[in-house]
Amino acid sequence: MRKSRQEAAQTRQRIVESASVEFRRRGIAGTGLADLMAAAGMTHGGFYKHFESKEQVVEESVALATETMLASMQASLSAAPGSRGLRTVMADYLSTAYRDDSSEGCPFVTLGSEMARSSEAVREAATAGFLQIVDMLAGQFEDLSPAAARKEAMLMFSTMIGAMTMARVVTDPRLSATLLQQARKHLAP
Amino acid sequence: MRKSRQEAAQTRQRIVESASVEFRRRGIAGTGLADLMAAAGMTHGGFYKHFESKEQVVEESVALATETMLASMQASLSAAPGSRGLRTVMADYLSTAYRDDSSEGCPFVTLGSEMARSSEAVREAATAGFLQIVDMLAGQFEDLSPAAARKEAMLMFSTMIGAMTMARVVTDPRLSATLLQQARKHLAP
DNA sequence: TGTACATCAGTGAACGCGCGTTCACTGATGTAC
DNA sequence: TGTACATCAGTGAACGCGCGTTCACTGATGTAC
Repeated sequence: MRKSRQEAAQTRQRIVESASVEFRRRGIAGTGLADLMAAAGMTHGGFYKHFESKEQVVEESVALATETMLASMQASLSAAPGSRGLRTVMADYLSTAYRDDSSEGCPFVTLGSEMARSSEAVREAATAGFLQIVDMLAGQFEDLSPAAARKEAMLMFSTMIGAMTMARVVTDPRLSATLLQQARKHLAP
Repeated sequence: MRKSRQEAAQTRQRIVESASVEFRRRGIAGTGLADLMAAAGMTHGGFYKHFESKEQVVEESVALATETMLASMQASLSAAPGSRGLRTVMADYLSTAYRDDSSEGCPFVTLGSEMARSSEAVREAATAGFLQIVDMLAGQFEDLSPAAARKEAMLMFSTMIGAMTMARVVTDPRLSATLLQQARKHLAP
């Protein structure tokens, strides 16, 4: 039974949204198209009415995940710009709550090692998202030149990603909390 | 045709060694037991004469990978201890050569997001390896208390892992090099 | 505006394939006497 | 030390299963007149 164009566009959007969550939860290789479509409330046969391949939905899911993270950080920063806003962003990102959030985690943490082995298109989506976030963070370093601020922001975000990655790998809860705390102390003193 | 105990032990060791390389190259989910055994020069049927499951060889491969990295860093540090040794470690780790080394890469970078979703046993092997490296790095901060040195080393290693993860994801070679360079400048000035 | 036909979103079954795991078999190694 | 037998490392085929992808089909939507 054919759906209207508007309904079809909404369906497509819904697939990307739930794919973005599922991939971050179970990994790219760990999420099948049937899982994906079931999460969007459909059977898997219709997938190819919206996408050319699994790789294409991965690409769009990564783009959506970075946009979501950008928007959330943006919200914190516009509520309190400059170093106060940065402290809020650090406190939110480098928290045990964010570490344990299985649906909205940072895609560079949840998919980092898989993305490094992914197609050029996926890696380009990740690169674009990374740069948008870096530039937004860089905008908060008011007393640095744009170039220096960008480099500082890259270093900051790298540290956040590394600390969160290890906080999720490590089995000892105290060690995990210490990893986050150390990064937070260092980046938002 | 049965092999001697010594030969069998060597075979087992060889499987773990090549598994440790293959998992880091293609990911855990991306490496099949047949690939693994072929890389060790055997057919896949014999796998279960040495291991109970794929998970077990993953666990031992992760342990071996962290031991290899530990030994390599140890070598740099005993050649020139203290801050000079640390600078060598940083220069080696945060280099484009290490980024592009497909066989001996840092397991926290190549498998980070997959390990976060792995079994307790795999995560425990990773945790033990992480702590060994952290403690070794901490030993070079001669003017800090042991507790402070350990926290400093955790932060340092987190930054290394995050910078290398993003250096491998990003498609722009200049951006990738800048990520490594920034971390290196910050950690080994 | 109404009618006839073409389009196509979504279903559900099927495709070939590679996965992790199991198994019968082989023949050299290890053990018991 | 020599002999007879048990063990078991490694081979190669097979198992059921889930994967990404394809396809015939349905019937509501979209289009042409």
